[in-house]
Amino acid sequence: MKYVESKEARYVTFSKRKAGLFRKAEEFSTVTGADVGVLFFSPSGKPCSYTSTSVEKITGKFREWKQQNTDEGKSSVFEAFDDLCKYKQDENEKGKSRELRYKVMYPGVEIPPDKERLEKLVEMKLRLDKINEAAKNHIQAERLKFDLNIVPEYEVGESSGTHH
Amino acid sequence: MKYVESKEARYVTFSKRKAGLFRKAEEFSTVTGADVGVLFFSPSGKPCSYTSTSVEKITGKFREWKQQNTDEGKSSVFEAFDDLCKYKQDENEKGKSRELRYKVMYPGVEIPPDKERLEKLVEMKLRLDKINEAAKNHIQAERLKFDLNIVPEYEVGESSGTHH
DNA sequence: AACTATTTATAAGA
DNA sequence: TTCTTATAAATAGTT
Repeated sequence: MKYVESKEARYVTFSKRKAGLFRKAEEFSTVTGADVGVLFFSPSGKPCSYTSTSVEKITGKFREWKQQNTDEGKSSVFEAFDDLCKYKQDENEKGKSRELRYKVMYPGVEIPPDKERLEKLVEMKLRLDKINEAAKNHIQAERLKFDLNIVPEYEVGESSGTHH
Repeated sequence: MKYVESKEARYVTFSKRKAGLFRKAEEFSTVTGADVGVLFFSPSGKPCSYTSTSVEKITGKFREWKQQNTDEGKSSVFEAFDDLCKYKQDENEKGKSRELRYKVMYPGVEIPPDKERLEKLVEMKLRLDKINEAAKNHIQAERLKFDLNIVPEYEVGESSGTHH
């Protein structure tokens, strides 16, 4: 099996096999009861997906699992929090907070998009994700049980991952 | 096609169809050149995936794309964040931070459970959850609306995404 | 795990 | 894109 060089033929193959792949995923979900996600980007860069529930549930569960199984996720919530506090202080000192707040509180008012600032927000969000995860792990460490929504069904463990 | 009730039969089906699904995904990637990810959790709760590149690349790309194309929620992450900053400051002033940090950093060392402090942690976690949600919404609010279900793949309009 | 009867997927052509 | 069809592949049931 090989990459279809001809653009026209490849488009046809893409459509046919996309349908086939999604169908297989749906059947898999139906028959086994698993939440399945199939994600890819089309050659023109547009996201395509089949998910038996939601994209967020699938990808989020994966992220969650990864963080729980990484040392990173076990770091002190307080350290991470201090880090974020410092980060925000820096942002304040740079005098950007005011404008950002304005944009948040008055989303309708026209302020031209600012790529740099959006990136800061995304970074902040990612930091918050980490802290959140660390907090969760920490609370767990305190022996408070959180339902992580990963419930074993079969006794036999499934070895995971066919990555390339 | 229906959920296989018998546990034994379902496990066999799971294995067979998992192989089939991954194979289809790989073929799809090979033939069309797309980066494909198939994600799900096995019945024993372990993540399974086939990805033509890496899980992070696939899921991250999706998250990234969504963040850049959504317009939902308009709450202020900064207000919530200030709130939590104040909360933590209070905690510091009460001189509890040191002991808490100790517990975090040396979880094995015996410090008797402290109900009050655990409650504080839980509260902090809940606040973080809220901020996290606000941050997500805010980032989304910075960009235009989209529906992950309806996206053209190739230049000429085709609908993609089959969500349930 | 292996076999096989049957169903299903799909490539090529229109 | 959809339809047809010959061929190849997937798989449910069985051993």
